[in-house]
Amino acid sequence: MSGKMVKETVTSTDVARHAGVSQSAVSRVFTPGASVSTTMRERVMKSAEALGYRPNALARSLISGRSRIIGVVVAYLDNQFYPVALEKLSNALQAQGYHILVFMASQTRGNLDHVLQEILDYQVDGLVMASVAMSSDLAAQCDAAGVPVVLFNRSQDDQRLSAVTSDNLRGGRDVARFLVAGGHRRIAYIAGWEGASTNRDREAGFLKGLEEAGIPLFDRAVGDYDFEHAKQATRQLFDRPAGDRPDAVFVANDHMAIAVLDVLRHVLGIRVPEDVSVVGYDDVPEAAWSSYDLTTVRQPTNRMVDATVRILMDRIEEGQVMPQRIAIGGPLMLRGSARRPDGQEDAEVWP
Amino acid sequence: MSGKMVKETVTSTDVARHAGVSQSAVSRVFTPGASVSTTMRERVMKSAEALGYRPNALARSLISGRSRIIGVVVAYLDNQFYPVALEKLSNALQAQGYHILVFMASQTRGNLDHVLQEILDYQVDGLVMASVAMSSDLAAQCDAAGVPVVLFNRSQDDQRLSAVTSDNLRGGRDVARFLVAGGHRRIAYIAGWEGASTNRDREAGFLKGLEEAGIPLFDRAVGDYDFEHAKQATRQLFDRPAGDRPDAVFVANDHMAIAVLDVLRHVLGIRVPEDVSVVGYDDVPEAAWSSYDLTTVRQPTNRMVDATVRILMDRIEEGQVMPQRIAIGGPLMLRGSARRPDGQEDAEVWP
DNA sequence: ATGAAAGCGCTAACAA
DNA sequence: TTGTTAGCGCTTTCAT
Repeated sequence: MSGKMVKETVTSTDVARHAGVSQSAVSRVFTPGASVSTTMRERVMKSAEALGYRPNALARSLISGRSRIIGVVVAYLDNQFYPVALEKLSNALQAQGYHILVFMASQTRGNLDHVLQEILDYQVDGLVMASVAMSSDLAAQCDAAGVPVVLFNRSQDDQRLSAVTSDNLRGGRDVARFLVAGGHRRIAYIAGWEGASTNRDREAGFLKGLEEAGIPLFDRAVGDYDFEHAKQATRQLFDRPAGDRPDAVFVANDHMAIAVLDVLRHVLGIRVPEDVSVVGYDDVPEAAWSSYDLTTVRQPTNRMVDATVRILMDRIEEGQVMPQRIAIGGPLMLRGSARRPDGQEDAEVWP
Repeated sequence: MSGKMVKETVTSTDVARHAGVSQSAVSRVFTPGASVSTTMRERVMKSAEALGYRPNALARSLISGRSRIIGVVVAYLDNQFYPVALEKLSNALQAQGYHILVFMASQTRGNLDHVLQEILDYQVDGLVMASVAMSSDLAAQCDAAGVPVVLFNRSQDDQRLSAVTSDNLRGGRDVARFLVAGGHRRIAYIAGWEGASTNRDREAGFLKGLEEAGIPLFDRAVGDYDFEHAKQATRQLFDRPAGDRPDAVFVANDHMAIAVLDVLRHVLGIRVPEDVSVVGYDDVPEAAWSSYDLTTVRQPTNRMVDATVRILMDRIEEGQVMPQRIAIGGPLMLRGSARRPDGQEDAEVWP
């Protein structure tokens, strides 16, 4: 055993010969919605099973022009938001008969376009960019090739691209109102990567909320959506005399907020929420772990995934071509990392 | 704009016409290692760029019989070990010019075989099963089709399948020796899913280590590699008078160990490591977070990924057909969740 | 080194 | 309903 091995490939022609019918008859039996008699179907299926035949998806795609493959580009798998979203996306797409070809953009900083091209070479029927920007060149190329693109949890000005996000503006504003209502007056912000639309919108909404309340931003640092950078940012804001410290901080995502909590409690010895309230964004699974118990804005991942799949399917199967921009609101989940406004002691969400 | 859309597909024939050469010449220019003159290459490339031509990977695969796609089946993306491994695997495979077609097995309990078939229909050049078992039927089928299969972080008796794991037996034994050396005598185990080879081996090694030290297993519960089940298992072992509780517990993976730590500290009010030592397995990123600071056996993910890719490439590109079983040892990372043996106060790893 | 011609395995008109 | 006939876009002999 384990010696030389012959790659036995059973084709529709083999099945046809075995069953004594034409090759196209075999094809029809395996094509949903084609017209075949019950007799023919049974006869062909019997031979197919006997020979262990399965249609070659590549050959099928070559002629039909549809691969039933969706390319997915994803960047930060260390932020749990993405694995969770990826899992849901994959399941939703599988339910529609599609599979996903994944490309990790994490390592490959420069030549993202280069490898994205490779994905397009596989004639993907659609493309989901999770938190990754796309060059105008490539967007144009996808558009020309008729490949719909959906930006997931990221938006971009390019008119050709659809985008699905949570309502970052509203989320940021909700956090501001919540903190103000909780009596905080020295409120700081730890930004994510400043090139990201998510950061821009969360910050804009947050500042707007503060402004409406007549409270200035107390301080600000940048964490770049990175765990280590977030730790540094925390030191920058809190490693000073108690009187000079913020009494609340909004962190642009949970991944960073967890780093913030760890530094506050275990490095600087600052109590949360007694000395400072911390609020995050995403509601990743870890946010609910009792060691963190993080108050955070929930991203409506299921609905975001549903919207993404719908846009893709509308475009692929219905020919709908208008790019769409969808922002779905999510609740602020009240947990133990932030002091609450009076009367909200037992509430689960805000407002 | 955004009106009717024509899918413009530029073929090698178009390029050939534009450049005034034969279609096969174009093909050669895009085939690494084919013999083409510099003149021809430049001429063709110029036309190709002018028309925006890219070879159709599907057509190429159809004739060459090689898709440069590796199918990956993965189950539990909520256990951070898998996203991290997936990211590394994807990067390593990309470096070899391969892409990954992902299938999530999480939701789909029953019909895994069914959808795995669909992946095979895409003529994948190889298959990686991350912590997922494979039916003998399917294994035989992959073998017949010449598709190499590598089980990642899971092993199975089937002789046709290669498997890459950490050295679970040794890891379990190391934990036992470490806990015994630390002076613990009432040592418990929280099992993962009992059908998993990882659990079987970790437990076997652990029991062997205890036996060698002449110490019986104090108690045992099952957590099924699941967060909520692990919480229940913790209550089962610890929700009793202090004198009846274990003084140490080995948890079959970090994902569960984190749940264990949360319940011990925040629900039952038991101190770690003063009242009980906790040791996990995997060394996921969260294990190093200061709120957990979990002592755990590190899975040598990089080396496991490298081995996986090497097995695949040997088989695909070199025709090597012997299935391989590889178990790579990893160190026990000493952190704050377990009391240490005397003299090991500052050690980073055990022994 | 280049071109002509023959398919890879399949779907999709078109007849019958 | 079924069989016949063209290709899908490409690689790969085989001549030249």
